[in-house]
Amino acid sequence: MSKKQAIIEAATRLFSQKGFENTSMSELAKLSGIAQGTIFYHFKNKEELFISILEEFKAGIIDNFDRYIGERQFESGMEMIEDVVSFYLYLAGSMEDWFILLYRHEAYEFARVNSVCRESLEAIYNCLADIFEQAILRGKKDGSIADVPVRKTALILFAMIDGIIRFNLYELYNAGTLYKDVIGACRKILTK
Amino acid sequence: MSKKQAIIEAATRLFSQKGFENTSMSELAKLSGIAQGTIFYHFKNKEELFISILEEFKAGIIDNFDRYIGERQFESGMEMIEDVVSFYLYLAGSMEDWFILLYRHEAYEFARVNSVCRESLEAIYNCLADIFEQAILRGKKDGSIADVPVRKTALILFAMIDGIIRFNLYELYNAGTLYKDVIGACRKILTK
DNA sequence: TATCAGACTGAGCGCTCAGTCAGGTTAAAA
DNA sequence: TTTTAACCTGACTGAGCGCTCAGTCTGATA
Repeated sequence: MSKKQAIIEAATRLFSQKGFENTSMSELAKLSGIAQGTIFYHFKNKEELFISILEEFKAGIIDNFDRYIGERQFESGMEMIEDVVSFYLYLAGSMEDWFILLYRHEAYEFARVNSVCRESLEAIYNCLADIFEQAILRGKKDGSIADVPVRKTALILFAMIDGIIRFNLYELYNAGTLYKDVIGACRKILTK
Repeated sequence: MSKKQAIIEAATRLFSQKGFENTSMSELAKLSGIAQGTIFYHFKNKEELFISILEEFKAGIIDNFDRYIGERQFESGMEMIEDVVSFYLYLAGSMEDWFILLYRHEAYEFARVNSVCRESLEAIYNCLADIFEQAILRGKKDGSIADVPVRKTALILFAMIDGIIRFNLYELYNAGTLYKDVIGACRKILTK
């Protein structure tokens, strides 16, 4: 693994566990076994390192969903919703460090002043919202989903999953035990 | 208003807007028009100031819901759900600074090492989850709500509202326009 | 062998920060 | 009037921060 990649991986872990401000570059250097100067050789400053991590996350999540949707055959729109929700919940677990980063406030603060950051965040959210929309549209066509407002319903489902993932990451209420019930709730919202 | 209260109010605004780490005590002193030393006279350190704010929020939100539930007559469990959700969404807007604080990661980090902080957070979340539970129980008795698992369904509703509020506070997708649809989704989850 | 570019290093600089302290002010009690 | 204690002040401190920079190392090129 290149030193640059090692820096990104260590920084992802530290930023998600301790936050941007609470992670010092000297600590990051020590943990990754790389000299402090090297970090600034690869990244202009601390903020640019953060943005790079966010861009990797963006690429990773979009790629994951593209492959999942591409490989998979869904019987109906409703089934697509169920499978996508399951996959989303699974991803949130397996990419935990990245998702915690997404729930920290820092990214949204950078997004206000940094267009690359803003675009990455938008891409991540739109990727997710769009998939819900596609599934609902398909379900409305094939009759597996009721005649609901597409965009609004997609966002509500998205917000619900988002809330569950937050509860889970923050270790509130063992939200991990709710996964089946969440899918049941989705189905209820979408049936006639 | 006492100086102590002035400090708390200015700190609430700063911590929620800029975050705990990004708010300096000298800035807080300047903004509240109070000498830096005075802040440390009233609060042992920066962290204790944060905890005091969280305790005020806890008291405030519990008080608000107690009064709302106490004053209000609900026709049925289902109506109670609808009204409580509306009130919750309203509160999240009118107590915006406090809610942003609740969505920042900082509080959960302090909670890991500080029991007062942990208890305040638990009290806030349990207050909200319990209300949903009460309403569902009542609805199951009076027949307005289907025979759903009480705790799990309460948490799913809670997570959904939580997600919507987060989207709204982070200015994603104009989530404020979804309020009516959210209540509709709640009703669908709860009807037979 | 000499030259060179790019990767890498870590001591150290300038600065900001949370927290301290010596002392001033106020107001009520003696 | 004097005493006392609570309240308040802001200049100051040392620790820790992000970042720089002069210089080393390595492997390819001439």
